[in-house]
Amino acid sequence: MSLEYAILVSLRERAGSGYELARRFDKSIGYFWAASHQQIYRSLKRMVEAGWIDCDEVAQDKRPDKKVYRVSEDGAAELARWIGEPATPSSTTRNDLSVKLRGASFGDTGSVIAELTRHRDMHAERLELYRTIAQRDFPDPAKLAGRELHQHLVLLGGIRVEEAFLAWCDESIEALESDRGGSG
Amino acid sequence: MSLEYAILVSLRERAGSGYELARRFDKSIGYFWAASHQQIYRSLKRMVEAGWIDCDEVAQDKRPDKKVYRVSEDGAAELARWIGEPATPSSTTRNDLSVKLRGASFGDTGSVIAELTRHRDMHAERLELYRTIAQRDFPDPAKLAGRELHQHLVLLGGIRVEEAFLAWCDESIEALESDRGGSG
DNA sequence: GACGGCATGTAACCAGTTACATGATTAT
DNA sequence: ATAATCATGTAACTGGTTACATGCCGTC
Repeated sequence: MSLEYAILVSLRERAGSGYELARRFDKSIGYFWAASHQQIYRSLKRMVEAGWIDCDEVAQDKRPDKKVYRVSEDGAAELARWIGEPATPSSTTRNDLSVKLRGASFGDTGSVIAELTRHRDMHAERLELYRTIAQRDFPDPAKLAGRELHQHLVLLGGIRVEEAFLAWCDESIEALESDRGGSG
Repeated sequence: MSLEYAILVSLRERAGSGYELARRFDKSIGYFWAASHQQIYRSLKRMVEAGWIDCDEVAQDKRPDKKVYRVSEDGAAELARWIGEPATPSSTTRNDLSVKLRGASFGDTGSVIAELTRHRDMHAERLELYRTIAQRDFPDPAKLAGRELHQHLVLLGGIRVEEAFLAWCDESIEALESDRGGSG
């Protein structure tokens, strides 16, 4: 259900169409809450019905018409309420890499090392991306306040977690390799 | 669909009933793949149909009968195949705390700080738990090999990520507080 | 003529959550 | 009595994924 709140945050930052929201969920807010265009269109429909957002149809030159959504007063109040609401006890964890590693002895250790390396590389890329965005958008982090501070902190959270994950991948690959070398 | 593989890993470690699996998914493997008893019973049913596991009905003294499941040859092969299979591009991220922080200026900053503190405390507890388990089950990590090494690495992954997350919570709470003090 | 970007959706399916349901034994 | 533990399930609902569907514009 949080997707609707993520959409509210994004639309309060700037009004936009379903398509534009789908682009934003490919990056930016989407790094912390993934969503496909199908989900977004479905949610927008519900949110209009609930009166959280309003819609203006905008005709465009040489492009299809689009529906621009903006947050209503009710929607803004609902978002503020949700932000203040305590979270559910804990977000449920589902990490298939951990399951694979835990089951490594029931498969092939080499392919688990390969899998760890693949994840390592994907997360290294993600970390690079976060760092690039941070440097581009927030070159002087000490001076930030308000909305920019919040956005920077979110990005920093991504950076901190990716750093830890990467370090762990390296540590694990090394341990698995020396275990294989030492015992096989 | 990975739940079925998590169950295969758990059943290869030790055969057990649906109820016993549900207990294991409250801890141990469940820290990295959450599942309720309803999901587990449904999956077990499918897995028997698929021939991945076999079932023995065991009568017990002063307790209800139970169905003890164990992994078949086909199931073991399927698990090995899955472990070697490259993961889907990236696990989809859904982090409502990040969404709330990003939307902090559309709600009440005080309640976002409270929310961060709540998460901080929950993750500190989780970190303590991981450390306790690590010390109890793997007191001498340098000597580990095979299955125990794998289990320890998974636990270490949890520890590394929780540490990073905690540090970020502290950093963010401090930044939000001085922003509030400095500008309001 | 084929592909990529803009723009909107529907439908079927799969996985996860919540609520409901039963019933014995053991401990407080 | 009441609650906790052992043990198994069904049913309804919600949210997410995959596949399908349409159509215009501009570029290669």
